Amino acid sequence: MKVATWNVNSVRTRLQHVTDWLSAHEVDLLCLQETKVVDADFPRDAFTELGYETYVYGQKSYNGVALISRSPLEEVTMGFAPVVGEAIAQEFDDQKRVIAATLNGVRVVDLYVPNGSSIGSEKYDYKMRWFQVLHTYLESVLKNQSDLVVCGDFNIALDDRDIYNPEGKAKHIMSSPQEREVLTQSVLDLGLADAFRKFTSEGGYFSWWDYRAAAFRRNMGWRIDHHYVSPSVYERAIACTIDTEPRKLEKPSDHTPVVLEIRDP
DNA sequence: ATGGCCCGTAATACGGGA
Repeated sequence: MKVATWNVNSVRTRLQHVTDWLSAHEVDLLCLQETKVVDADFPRDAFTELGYETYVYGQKSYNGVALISRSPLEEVTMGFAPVVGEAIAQEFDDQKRVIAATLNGVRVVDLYVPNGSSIGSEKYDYKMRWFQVLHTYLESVLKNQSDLVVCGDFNIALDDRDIYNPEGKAKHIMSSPQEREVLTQSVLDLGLADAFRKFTSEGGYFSWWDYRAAAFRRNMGWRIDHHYVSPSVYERAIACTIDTEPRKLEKPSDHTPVVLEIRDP
């Protein structure tokens, strides 16, 4: 089974790119981030026509996540609240950044991690606190689910191989030691591993390039879109690849899809 | 060295992204 993640930076603006890509690749599950549309206006029909089921958790203008699936999903949950409770989730579920579901026995959590703006800012503080809630959420999920994929736009490059030019980036948003630490503590320390690194150890592979400064042409990118998987899924993983083709199109998203392939158990 | 572009909303600017 193939589980893809793609921050599309507006699903309505990128609709043709996404449907073309799905037609060509036929993944089992596509996890979208930054759909930027309320649920009532989500372009469901385009996916229905391709034979995909659509599950959305959106908001006006900002954020928004969605699951696009070949077959119906089980136990779809929106936000942190169903897992950590309203009291803890309240402050964070205003922003639609979390949707989860089960497919073929694998729990898949689709995340759009807060960007954080700049180190020390209010939004940065929000990002750090958001990870504490994520930790609580994933810890709870793992209590009754051994097959887990946590994928999405993490807005953090885990190590220096994941940045085109890491020098001087310690104070840069997405690559500070504090952000790497909170990602490690909240996700990796639960026993989840970056599936991409099972197959590729060298640097220079990226999933996001700034729109400015011809960053894509110059391959000045970052690998910030990841699949963190439990040991059982890590063992079953047979490929994890970044498809740079959609980033070459006219009016692309600044992110490109990453595809995890898992063999049957 | 700096900043550079693109999104939606609303409006012909601005907040936000990363």
